[in-house]
Amino acid sequence: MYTIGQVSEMFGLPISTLRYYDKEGLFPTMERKNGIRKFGETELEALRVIECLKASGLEIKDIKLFMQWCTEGPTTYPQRKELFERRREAVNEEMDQLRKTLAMLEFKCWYYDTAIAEGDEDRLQSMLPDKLPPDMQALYDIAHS
Amino acid sequence: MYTIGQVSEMFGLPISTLRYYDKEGLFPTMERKNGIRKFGETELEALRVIECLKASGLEIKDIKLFMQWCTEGPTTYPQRKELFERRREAVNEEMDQLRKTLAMLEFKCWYYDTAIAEGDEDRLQSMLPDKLPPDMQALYDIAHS
DNA sequence: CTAAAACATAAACCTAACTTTAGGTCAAGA
DNA sequence: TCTTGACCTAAAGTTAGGTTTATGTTTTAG
Repeated sequence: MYTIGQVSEMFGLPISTLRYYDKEGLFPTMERKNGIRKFGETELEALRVIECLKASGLEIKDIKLFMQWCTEGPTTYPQRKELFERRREAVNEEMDQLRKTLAMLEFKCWYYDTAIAEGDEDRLQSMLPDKLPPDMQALYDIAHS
Repeated sequence: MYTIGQVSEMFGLPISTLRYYDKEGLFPTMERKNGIRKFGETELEALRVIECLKASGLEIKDIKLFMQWCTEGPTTYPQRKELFERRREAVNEEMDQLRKTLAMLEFKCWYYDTAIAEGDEDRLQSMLPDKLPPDMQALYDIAHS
């Protein structure tokens, strides 16, 4: 069993954040002794899942719902599995979006590289997509799709 | 030249958002006629860049700075290029993070699939990393790295 | 036993990025 | 002429996800 300060160290999270998560119902079965929180293995695994679900874009109130399901035993396995599948889809979509963003950024890096090398603004300003080098045209197409 | 309503349609952005961007200084050279905003090609390209930089995680106040640089001509090419390079690095790091998140999500999907199929909570609860199937162990390792 | 460190709560505060509201201008069509 | 629709501003409101503050209690080290 760990204190809030120890868990704060272990996860690199402020104590205030752990208390906030608790207040929001993210540790529904956490025990206390004289009012003092006792983090067990259940809460540590909960925190790992919280970080994952947060990184996937899930809101705190929906993470709370998931944690409730975890207290209800195997009957909620299907809901839990579906939640993770929807999160997986959401993350895949976000990665697609980031790939487009990356294409745009790489195109812009190339653009300014060329502009700096040529020291000529006007020629670049009027550059048309079909006059780009093939690899840059590919990036341009991804970025503008 | 387009009105704010037309641009709102074209980009799928609320009019209020476009006005907000303007107020924050994201269209430093936009013209007006009788107080009415006139969006030109410069502003449309600005909006494409804004969407890209926002998707890369840049804050509005920093996007404003970039737009200022754009009004200052070729002397700011180096700053602009460096900004895009830092954004590229940030996006690459975010994609790495998302790959780990995805590994965790896929592991959890598999976990619940197996749990539902076996209908046995306790056997899974005590599952150790080195007893997982090889492909799941790989996911587990990525997710917990 | 006592002092400091670590814990606790409730409630106010914070920030970013918008959105809504209230009130006003202006151009075009019936 | 009137009224409708699209535009304008300033300022207040909203939301998520915390953080800070003020105050009080418990644990721990000497």
